[in-house]
Amino acid sequence: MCQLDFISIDKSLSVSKYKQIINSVLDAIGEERLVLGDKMPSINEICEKFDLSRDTVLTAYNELKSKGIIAAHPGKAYYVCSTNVNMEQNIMLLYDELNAFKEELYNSFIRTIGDKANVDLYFHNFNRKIFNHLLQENNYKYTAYVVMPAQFTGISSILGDLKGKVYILDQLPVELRGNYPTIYQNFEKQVYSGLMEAKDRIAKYRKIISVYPGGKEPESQLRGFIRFCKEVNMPFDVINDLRNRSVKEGEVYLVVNDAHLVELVKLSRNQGLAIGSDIGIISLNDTPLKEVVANGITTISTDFAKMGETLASFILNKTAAQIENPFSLIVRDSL
Amino acid sequence: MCQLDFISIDKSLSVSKYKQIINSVLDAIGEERLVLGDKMPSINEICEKFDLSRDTVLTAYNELKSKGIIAAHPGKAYYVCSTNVNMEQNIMLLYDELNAFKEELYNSFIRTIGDKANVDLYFHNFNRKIFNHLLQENNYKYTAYVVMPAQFTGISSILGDLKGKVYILDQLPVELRGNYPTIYQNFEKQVYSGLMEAKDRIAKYRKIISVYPGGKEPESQLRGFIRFCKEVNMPFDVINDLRNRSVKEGEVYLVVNDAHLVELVKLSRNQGLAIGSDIGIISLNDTPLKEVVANGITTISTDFAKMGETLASFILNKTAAQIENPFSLIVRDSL
DNA sequence: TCTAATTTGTGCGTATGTATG
DNA sequence: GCATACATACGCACAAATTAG
Repeated sequence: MCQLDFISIDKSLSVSKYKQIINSVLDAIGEERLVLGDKMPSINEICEKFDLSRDTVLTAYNELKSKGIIAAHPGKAYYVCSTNVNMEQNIMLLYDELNAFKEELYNSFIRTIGDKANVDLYFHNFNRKIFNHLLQENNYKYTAYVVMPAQFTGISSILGDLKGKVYILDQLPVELRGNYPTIYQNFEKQVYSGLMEAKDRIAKYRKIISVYPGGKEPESQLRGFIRFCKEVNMPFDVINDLRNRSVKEGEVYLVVNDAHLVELVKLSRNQGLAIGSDIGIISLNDTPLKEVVANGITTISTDFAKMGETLASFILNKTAAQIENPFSLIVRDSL
Repeated sequence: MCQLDFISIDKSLSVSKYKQIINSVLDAIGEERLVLGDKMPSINEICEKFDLSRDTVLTAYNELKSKGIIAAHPGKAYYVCSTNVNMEQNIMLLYDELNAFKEELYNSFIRTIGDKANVDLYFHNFNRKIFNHLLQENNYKYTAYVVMPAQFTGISSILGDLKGKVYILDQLPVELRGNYPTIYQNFEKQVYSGLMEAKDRIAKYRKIISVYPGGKEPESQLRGFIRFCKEVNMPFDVINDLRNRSVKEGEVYLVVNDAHLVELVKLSRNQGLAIGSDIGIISLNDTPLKEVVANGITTISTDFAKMGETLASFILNKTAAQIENPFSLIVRDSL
């Protein structure tokens, strides 16, 4: 007699039964519930327990045998003879939207994971319906689900269906805290610490203004901003956009959105204000081009390349941690 | 055995039989009598019960498959894999790589096509194997296939399998000319005309240099560059990268790659050369940030937003034309 | 050595989707 | 719309190898 409980069969699924057996075995080996030399349950045991044909089980065992995972000892049993299961991964990346700094994140992830996985990219564009739809439709189709949950609430039930395969990226809603492997940005800390680190340079200016459109961007960025302003006792303002605005000497801006960055640089030039002395600019999310925008834009940014690498290593090594992605202040001439 | 009663066929009706099947299925999904993951009745069951040819049922199932509603599992059955019945189209976008100027192309496409289509995005990253694999694996699963063939050769046979559903984007290889609806860039003309239009400003400089890494970028860009140089009788050079290079006064650069653009601006600054007077820069492919890089980078660029819109209208209106996407020279202070 | 029970292994049949005249 | 050949999924019956008694 032998343990059977690592095998689960759902006949209503579209996945063929013999493949469900194979996957059960590979998963069990991956989780070390089956180890080298273990005796496998006999074909008869399995087909009786799960009401399957012997051939169905045999097909599964044959494929495992041809992969070198188990060896048959006719008249005795099958035994685990290799735990070298480099299961080919099939990964669903569900991003919020496509924008310039996703380039580095995506490409570093692909580079690190190499040919060890097939990766499909989807976007929910901050549309909750699309988010639900995509996850439901692709249930069971991937070995890992990497999700940017943005600021959605009430998604734990959907993600629960994919248990053990979900990775959270970028924003970490409170309700998901502690439940999934996560690589998140601590937006409040990032903005607060970044500004704090640049305190001396910011002190050149009279007033600090955050251009915060709201909606897509995490509110905690705003909290970090306001915490900084109050702590250093500096006059501040929060505005939604730059329409009809005239920038004034002595103002320093924190912009979260690249379209606003472009507008701001143009406004400053039109009004003959020198960036980095008359007015200051700090931009969130670094991209290569920002090093040479104007005379260089000071940025507070998470390390997107690192984030992609960590994500890949999480998936490859089945790491279950929740880690904060490193960020830094990159001082350039705009401040 | 499976429920068949959601299908109704009336041979006396003017509606074709296969469309009656499709409508029955769509209605059943709309009324939630069929839900995600449900097993569909087999082709044999339907054609026996309703005295139809296998082909009739197959035609219906194929159309449902291309709309992404059902998925085939050979040897088992068809299964409901999406309940999104309102989508007219189910589109596969196969891009070469993810980079900053794909943002505008993708987003303008999504914006124009609106909620009339489901759009899935894939990248082949200039890897021919992945390209083939993705197209073969998704054969018959979409109503339209939008492909960036880069510089691949010998792909007409693969695309032929998807006949009537293929759209070519960006680069148009010679072998595909005339066979598929296409929105392409005329790279040679673009570079040649763009430079020609900027002739007077370029004349300020002594020598023109193209930084052309090769591989990914279409060679016709280089042809356009050389044609211009010879026609205006200007000394020119083609280099692969900027490593160990010292830029000299009187040089004007044509850069196709944004990483090189960043390097070039930094090199110029390090050597104390004023961009736009001491040395000139022309960059291919405009992005919003380039308006404010240095004091504005002159670009020659196709209109990516327009390209996305045209693509959407091609698919929605089943246009079969081959059109050149408009491009323009945008003169800024770097020249 | 024989027998019964349990093991793995093989041949054949049926149903399903797929591809091609 | 019909006929045929083919790959996949699943099942039944029977043969061959091992073990316990």
